[in-house]
Amino acid sequence: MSQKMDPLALENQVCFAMYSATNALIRAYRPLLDQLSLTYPQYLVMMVLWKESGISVKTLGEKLHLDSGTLTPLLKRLETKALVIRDRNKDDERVRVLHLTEAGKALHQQAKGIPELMRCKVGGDAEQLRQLKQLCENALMNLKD
Amino acid sequence: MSQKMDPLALENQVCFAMYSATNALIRAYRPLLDQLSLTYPQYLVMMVLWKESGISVKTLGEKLHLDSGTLTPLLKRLETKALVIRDRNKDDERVRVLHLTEAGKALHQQAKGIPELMRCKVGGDAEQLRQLKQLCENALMNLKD
DNA sequence: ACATATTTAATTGCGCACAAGTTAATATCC
DNA sequence: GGATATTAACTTGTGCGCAATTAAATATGT
Repeated sequence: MSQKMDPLALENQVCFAMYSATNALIRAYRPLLDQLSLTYPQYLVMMVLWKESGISVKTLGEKLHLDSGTLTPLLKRLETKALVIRDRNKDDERVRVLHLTEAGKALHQQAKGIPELMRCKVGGDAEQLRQLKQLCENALMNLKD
Repeated sequence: MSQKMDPLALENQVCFAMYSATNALIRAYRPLLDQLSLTYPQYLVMMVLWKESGISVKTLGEKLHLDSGTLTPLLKRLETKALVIRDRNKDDERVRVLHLTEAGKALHQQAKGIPELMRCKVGGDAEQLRQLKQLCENALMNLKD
């Protein structure tokens, strides 16, 4: 049977292509994020909080598609770096309310240049990037069903 | 400034879309791969070895874009499961030569149904999947440059 | 009101990814 | 041949992802 038709060949795996490209992308972010002392998942958390401070771990997890098993230790590390405060909701002691410190807010300025630098590294025109993003979002939606 | 134009908004991140979709995909593989007692990266290694046994860790790493820091412990786990033999090249004692056991080869049959089952979960027509794969491969190539 | 169920986060344990450094074998240069 | 450089794999340490479990606070039903 030819390679072209074998569903179990590496060349025919959509997921492997996405997996490899995502790993490479996160690797490419590293030298930029190192300057902010952030990992890529930490950068995602900061992006959410720059837009909307005071949300819960649950809300953050829904936005990022991550659970508390991932987020709790990550948020503790951001707290250790004095970027985030892990407060508690006074009306419901179960929920953590996440706030940025002044240092956390200030980091937004330093991050401003990152998207443009990354666009250069990934290459492709705006239309291709829009398509890639859309196809990934469709796949995610189908998998969440 | 509107969300649409803010490069630091989550909705405008190609990488986040890829990252979330890849995580979801690997999560969707899990119930299928559990039946073979494989993780997704282990499944990738097995796919390579089903095609071409007797390769080195270095060659395997080039195909999967992974280094020995990832592969060495993973291969040891596959050896513990008696799916892989970690031999040595007689002419160059530095290189590990990877072989499948009979059980490792036999697993190929059990894996045959997985690609079709996954295609259903991801959804999208053949053309969209081809495009998604191609766009990821382009991005990976640019990032490797 | 009290028992039961649900919800939110935290915890535990495992397996990646990967940077950085180590070890051992082979290749290269003089 | 012997010193030096290179190569292949291994090791160590950190930070995810995530399944599964636990703990504590709140909600619900009667």
